[in-house]
Formats: sequence, structure tokens, C-alpha cells
Amino acid sequence: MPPPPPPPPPTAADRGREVRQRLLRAGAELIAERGWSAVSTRAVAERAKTAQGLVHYHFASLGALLRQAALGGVEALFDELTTLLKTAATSQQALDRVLGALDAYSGTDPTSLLFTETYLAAARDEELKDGLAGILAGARDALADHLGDQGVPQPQETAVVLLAAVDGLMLHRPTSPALTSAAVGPVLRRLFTEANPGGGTV
Amino acid sequence: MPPPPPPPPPTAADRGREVRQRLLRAGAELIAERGWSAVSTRAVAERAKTAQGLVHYHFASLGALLRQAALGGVEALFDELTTLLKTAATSQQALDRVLGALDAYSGTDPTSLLFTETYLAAARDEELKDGLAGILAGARDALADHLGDQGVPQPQETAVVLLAAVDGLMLHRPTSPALTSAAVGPVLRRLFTEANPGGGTV
DNA sequence: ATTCGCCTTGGTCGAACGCCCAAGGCGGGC
DNA sequence: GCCCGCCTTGGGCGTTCGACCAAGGCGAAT
Repeated sequence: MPPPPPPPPPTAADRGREVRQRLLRAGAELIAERGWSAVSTRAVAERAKTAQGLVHYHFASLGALLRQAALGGVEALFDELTTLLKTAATSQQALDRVLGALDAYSGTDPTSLLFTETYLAAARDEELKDGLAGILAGARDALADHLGDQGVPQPQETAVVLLAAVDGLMLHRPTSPALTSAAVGPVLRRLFTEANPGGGTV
Repeated sequence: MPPPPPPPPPTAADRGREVRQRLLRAGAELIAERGWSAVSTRAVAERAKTAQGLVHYHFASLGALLRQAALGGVEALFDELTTLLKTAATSQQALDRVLGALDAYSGTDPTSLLFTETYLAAARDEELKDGLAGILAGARDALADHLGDQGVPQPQETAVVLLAAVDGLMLHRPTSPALTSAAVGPVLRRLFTEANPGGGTV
């Protein structure tokens, strides 16, 4: 068999695109490590192993870079979650996996922190809020569909509360060691059933 | 009736204490407005109407000021919540009030943002994490006691999840306008009853 | 009247910040 | 062979940062 043709050498535009990706990845990492407003152009450039002047060549401002980096990271995880829901053998297994994914995020890992930082920054940045709302709408609807298929009442409202509760758990986890998935799993599952009159009277 | 004796003139120590309080209040406000790592000594001093050199006279560092300001704010609200639980005519009314308090916080108000910023900063600051954990333990236990009195199963775990869920809702609220208390209240109340086998099958 | 301790002022230090730009490298189309 | 457009470099602009300090104010104690 003939050897595969060697890949064409990357053009200048190709290399530029790759630098862009490195800058975005470095930005997302640093948001998680230091917090949104403690990320500097020089730190991003150093992490991405580029000259610091490149930041303002590829992006209009540091804020624009951070917005794009954060939204990209959030969208990637939501896409993964949606795929998990769609490819699972049964819907029940899918939701089990989603709840089980709680263990993958400790509240101090880069993904958890990026999520929390992004939601928080969106409260102060209209443009970020709009972008995040769009991404969130897709994930919320996909989750609500599956909840509805399972007979969960008020699937839209339940999906919204479930997503918020998971982020709240990530936010509290570093401070509350009791928040293991074994402890909270049974309680969270109560969200999937109608309130039982035989239970609490609140 | 004799006029009340005039209050003694404030001593230098009194005035110093008052400046401390102003600095702490200014610090808490600015954490909410700008985000933890975007608060500067000069901004705190200006908001507190003091000279900027006072910040490092009264506090060892900017970080120490912010830690104390944040923990003070968090503790104040948790004390208020605990009082609400203890002074209500009935326990049921108390929990209704707590859930109703959801409407008081929009996710963009200073209190909500201070809470979220503090939890997030605690993930990166061991000292802050310890202080926050202590305050949280008291509030959690008080809430768990009342949940237990109401017959809610697993009151400790439910209290932890409920507190986390409320903070998660505050975090999501600016992005998800659907998170009104009318929409999420009924879903949240499911947390108070044992999972009903007749409901969702997840 | 003098001393003492606490608080306050205003300015300064070196470092880091966001953003900008002149100048150069370099491969693809004419 | 030349030019054009895109990418890249390294340095520099003015500003703001956290921290620090010499000097003074002032009531309480002696």
C-alpha cells in the first residue's frame, strides 16, 4: 500500500489559528486557577507560550478573550453531557450517569471553577450573560426532554432546578466535606418525584 | 424626667473601631460589585471615606480585610436566617419564610454576590475556607433540626443540599430568568418528602 | 506640663497592569 | 523576482497596584 501523503505544511493562517486555540485554553485554565479578574494578558501569553503582544493581535481585549475562553469551556462540557444523555442505552442509565458525574468534579478542579467563575462573571457582563444563556438553553431543554420521558413532573422547572443545584453543590463542596455524591444522591433523586403527602408537612 | 446624660465623647480607640467597621463594610460592598480579586485598597479607602494608608494600619493585608469583611457579611445573614427559624410561630411558617426569602435575592444584589464570591474564594484560600466552614456548620445544624422536626427524612443531608441548591439558584438566576420562586418553589419542596415510587422512575 | 499610646495623613517605592506599535519574518499569488 | 497579506516580535506608553513609612494630631494617664 502506498504511504499516505504527508500532511501539507501549515500555512501562516493555520499557525495563527493554533495560537488562538492555545490562548483560549490558557485563558480558561487561568480563570479557574486565579479567578476571572485576576487573569492578566502576560500570564495568558506565558501559559500559551506566545509573545504577550499576540493577545491583542488575536483578540480585541483581554475581556473578549476571557469571554470566548469561558463560553468555549462551558459549551464543551454541556455538549458532552448532552451526548451522554443521547447515547446511553436507556434514559434511566443516562440520568444515572449524569448524577454519577458529580463525583468527577470536586469543586476545586478546573472545570468546576470555570463554571462557577463564568456564571458569576455573567452577573456583571451583559455580553457574557447572553452567550451563556444561549448555551444553557440547549442543555436545559435536552435534560428536560429526558426528565419528561421518565415521567418526572414539571420537567422544565425540574431541569432548571437540577442544573442550578448541581452548580450549587460544586460551589459548596470545598467548604462542606459532607457533600459526597453518596450523601446527596438520594436527596437529589427526590426532585424526580411528586411531593409525597406522607412525607414532610412543609 | 431628667434629660439622659449625653454620650461620652468617642475616644481615639472608639473612632478607630468605627473606621474598621467602615472599611469592612466598604470591602464587602466592593467584593459584590467588582469581584473578589478586583477590589483594591484604594477603592476600599475611598468608599469608606478614609485615607488609603489606614487600610494597612488596621489590617495586615488587603486579603485579611476581604476575608474578615466577607465572613462578617455571611455570618450576619446566617444569623438572620437562624433567628427566622427560631422566632417563627410554627416551624412550618419558618420554612415557608426561608423559601420565601428566595425572592429577596435576585442573584445580582450585593448579598447574593457576596455569598457566591465568598464560596468561590474559599476554594482558593484555606483560611477563608476554615472560617466559612465554621459559620456554615451552625446554620446547617439549625436548619437540619427544623427539617427533622417536620418529619423530613435525612434532615442533615437535606439541609446541606437545600443550602447548596439555594446558592446554586442565586448563581444561575441572572442567566436563567425562568428561575422565579413561583417556578422553583414547588420543585424545591419535593426535597422535603421521601421519593415517591409512583413518580419518576429514575 | 509632659509623656505615652493610638490613630491618621499624604506621599513614595518597585512591580505589574492593559493596550499599543514600529519593524521584521515568511509563504502564496502575480 | 517581487509584492502582498498575515503573523510575530520586543519594547514602551501611562496608569494603577499593594505595601510601606516618616511625621504629626490628640486625648488619657502621670
